[in-house]
Amino acid sequence: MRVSRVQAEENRQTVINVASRLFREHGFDGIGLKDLMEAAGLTQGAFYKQFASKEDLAALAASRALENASCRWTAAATDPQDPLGPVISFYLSAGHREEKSDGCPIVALGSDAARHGAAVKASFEAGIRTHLDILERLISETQGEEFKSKAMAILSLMVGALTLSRVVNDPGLAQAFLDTAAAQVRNIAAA
Amino acid sequence: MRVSRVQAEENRQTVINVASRLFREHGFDGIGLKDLMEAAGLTQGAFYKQFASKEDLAALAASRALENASCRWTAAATDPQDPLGPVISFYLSAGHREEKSDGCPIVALGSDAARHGAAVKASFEAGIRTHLDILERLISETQGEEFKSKAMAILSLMVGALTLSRVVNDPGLAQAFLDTAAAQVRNIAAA
DNA sequence: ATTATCTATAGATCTATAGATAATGC
DNA sequence: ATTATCTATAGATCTATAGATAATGC
Repeated sequence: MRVSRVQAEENRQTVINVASRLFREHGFDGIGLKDLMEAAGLTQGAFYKQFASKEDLAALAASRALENASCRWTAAATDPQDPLGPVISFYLSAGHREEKSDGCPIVALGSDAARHGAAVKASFEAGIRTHLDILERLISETQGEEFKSKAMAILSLMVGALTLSRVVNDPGLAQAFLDTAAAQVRNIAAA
Repeated sequence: MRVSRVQAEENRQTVINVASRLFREHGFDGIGLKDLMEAAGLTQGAFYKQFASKEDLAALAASRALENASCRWTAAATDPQDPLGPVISFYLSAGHREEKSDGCPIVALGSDAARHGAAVKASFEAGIRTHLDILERLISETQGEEFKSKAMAILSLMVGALTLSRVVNDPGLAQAFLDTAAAQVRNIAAA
């Protein structure tokens, strides 16, 4: 039954990756360790050799989710003429609204994370700072307080709009939140 | 053990009120019916005479929370010179950031609500439409598509900023999200 | 007679731990 | 010899239901 150290580390990473998706889909409290471990191809008993507690995994999975999200932002910004455009297009899209388990973890788990401990919040804080750094570079070539503030406002607007678009039934209203946010993000960036 | 119809209705309302606070504090999945009913001064067994299921109560409690939130917005806007000012001051404040069980339910339960059924989302949608109507009146005396869009962008910005301020450990960063959002809300309203 | 609430419980699930097993790594 | 994973289980908790109780409402 024992596997090699390399395999064990691979299993650990699989559990974190699976958890980063399943937590976003069901919430930290909405999925148990049994289902989590089974989705990773292991049994529940193997959990505690790898992680101290469910809270420990929550912090690790949050870090992983936010790292993936940051990568997506960087990967989207390919057009040097309009670097912000593709980020707006994917983040404020109907596709992203439906795509909870691979989408923005701040929106998928924000309310949950606010109730959790310092470790989970530290994961979010680090990821959010990375998001802000990326945004700042997308809206300006130079650095400065003004652009830091703009990046924070743009991230807030995007997070809020996606959240609101996900908690209403009317698809028209949901889309309107995304569309008005997209227009305002451009306004803030251009101001 | 039986109580009068009037008392039973009062008990029902107490459960909904208690749930609207405890759900915001712990999440829909973070508190059980036993604790919920005990906080309302009843036992768990009394629950199912009043409510069809926990999901049923979730929808009712969400409505109640959003109604209270709308009332707070209306009550805050007392200054005819600057009606938006007091709303910004209370919503984007450190106090509101700490005050989860009485604070904005969109921020406290948004991630959770996105995972729930049409009944919970209908509660949110109705409350959000009320919030938008209030905001629209605060930023303009006349009506029009332009102000509807502004109201949606302002609500998104405020919800996102409060969410972000609650999921980081650094109080300075948390405050910066609130402060930059306040400035940008004024920009959008004045544009 | 009806019924709001109570106590008690079914049956499922949750996190976490204990001990067995079998393969790795020295 | 060590250890990653397994099976099994403890002990707590969850939602929901059943039947008893005692007060209301006709």
